[in-house]
Amino acid sequence: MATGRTHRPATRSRGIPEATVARLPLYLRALTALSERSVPTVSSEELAAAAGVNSAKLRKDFSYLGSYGTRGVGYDVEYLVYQISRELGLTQDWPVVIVGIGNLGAALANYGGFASRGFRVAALIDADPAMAGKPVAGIPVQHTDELEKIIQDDGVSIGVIATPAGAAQQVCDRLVAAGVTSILNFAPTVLSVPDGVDVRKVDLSIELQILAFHEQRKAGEEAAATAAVPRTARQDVATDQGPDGDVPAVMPT
Amino acid sequence: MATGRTHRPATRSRGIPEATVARLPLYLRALTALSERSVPTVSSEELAAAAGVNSAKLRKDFSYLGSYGTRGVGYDVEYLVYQISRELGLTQDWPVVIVGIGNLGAALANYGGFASRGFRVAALIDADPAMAGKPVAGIPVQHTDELEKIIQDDGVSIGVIATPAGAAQQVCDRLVAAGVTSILNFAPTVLSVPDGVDVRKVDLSIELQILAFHEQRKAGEEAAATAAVPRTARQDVATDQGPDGDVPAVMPT
DNA sequence: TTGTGTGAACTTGTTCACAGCA
DNA sequence: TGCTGTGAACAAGTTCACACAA
Repeated sequence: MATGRTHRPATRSRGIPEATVARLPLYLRALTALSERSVPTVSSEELAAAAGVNSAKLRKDFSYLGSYGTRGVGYDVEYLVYQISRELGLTQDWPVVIVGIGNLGAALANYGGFASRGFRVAALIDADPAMAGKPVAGIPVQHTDELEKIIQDDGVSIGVIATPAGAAQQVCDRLVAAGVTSILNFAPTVLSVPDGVDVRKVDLSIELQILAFHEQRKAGEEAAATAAVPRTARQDVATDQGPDGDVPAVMPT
Repeated sequence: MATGRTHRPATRSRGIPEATVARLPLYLRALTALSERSVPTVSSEELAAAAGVNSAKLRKDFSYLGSYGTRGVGYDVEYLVYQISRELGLTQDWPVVIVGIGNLGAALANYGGFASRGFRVAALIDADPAMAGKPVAGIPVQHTDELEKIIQDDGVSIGVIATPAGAAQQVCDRLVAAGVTSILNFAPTVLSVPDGVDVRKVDLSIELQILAFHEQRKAGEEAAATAAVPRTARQDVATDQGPDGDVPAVMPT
């Protein structure tokens, strides 16, 4: 991995495990739902159930953030929402650009979970001149020519690539050159980026292939021992992504 | 985890690690590209670079499948493609239904990476009667009422949920009741399923939040030690998903 | 008494480094 | 000689189980 390992000023211990970071958004979602129902307090058991993890893991995760619970009682919902949001950096505004406004890009632009979590779609960018000016999700699409200007003017540091695979690396290079340092890649390619730039990839086809693997195994087991004992349900979140060089991408066309 | 741990008849040792399974699709993609360029052989080093992992990991991964390489030479591309495909269960045909044909569902339906990897979109299903009959990606959308019939007639075992969060659990229940045993969930909800059913989740908002976390840290580091050494690039694939109960979902509406 | 917080045991995954085959 | 295959060391992540605070 190799991380700059510089100490941070006013924050917690340091070094929240990646696996924990990947689960914080889960907890946050569950907590937000509780908050909307005006539930004041949750136990690790309840929250874990709502988030789909087991309670020991959840408590361990929270212990990395600090001691935000009350023994014998549980966690204060509002307080936890705030602490997790802060830890994830969601108390600030993150302008995001989406490049490639096909079906997927449009789906992303329409996704409601953004605004509520500190993300703001600063611009939609597409290479097709015919798209320029057309509003998607209420935001006019801009042409790729404007990319650099948009990034710089809005101080965008997070870019989403939803272009076809062939265009992804080029778009990536331009985003990075313009100042973007975090990229969420939906194109089925391995992007190469300079040091200091984070890339996360979402790949539909990979997820399906993993399902197929397990599905196949189920069939095999059934054949071997008819009417076998079904294993416990596994519900996985596509979310780890080891912090070294992984790769492939996802989905659209 | 708790897995049925039944021995399989004609296959390899058993127990390919989950982490390895999650990477096989990566290797497969890289190999397919090489195959298309008629490259006969690759070394672990080259293939690893193309897949975005390091070569030791790749060799270890392959060692779980068997000894498919030749010392001093490398791996036969075609042969490996076949072995991995077989291991992932992609040598058979997997009919898939997509439920919820909004922007995201349409994006999925249009995704080209399916057919080439053993997946076949057997049906598109939407609750909106106005959608019924409308072709998306050349496939006519069918109404939710047909769901059970479609699953049974086509022997569908994999379902993709791309509905709004509110409808996801209900759709999930119907899919499972009709015989689906693997679900790819794009809705931002924790699905509960009976034992024996696999759920994988893709959640855009989670990925963005993870990026925001690292982005925030970068900013902090810069502040602490101006012009600090940039850490090595990290490129992560959203793909692990621990096999116990994880949760949240992704994207549309 | 209840439920958090956490050391310690354990499991899974990654990296090293090198023996051994082509 | 070159590159695979893999045991052994290491690191990360998970679960256990219980002390202790409210």
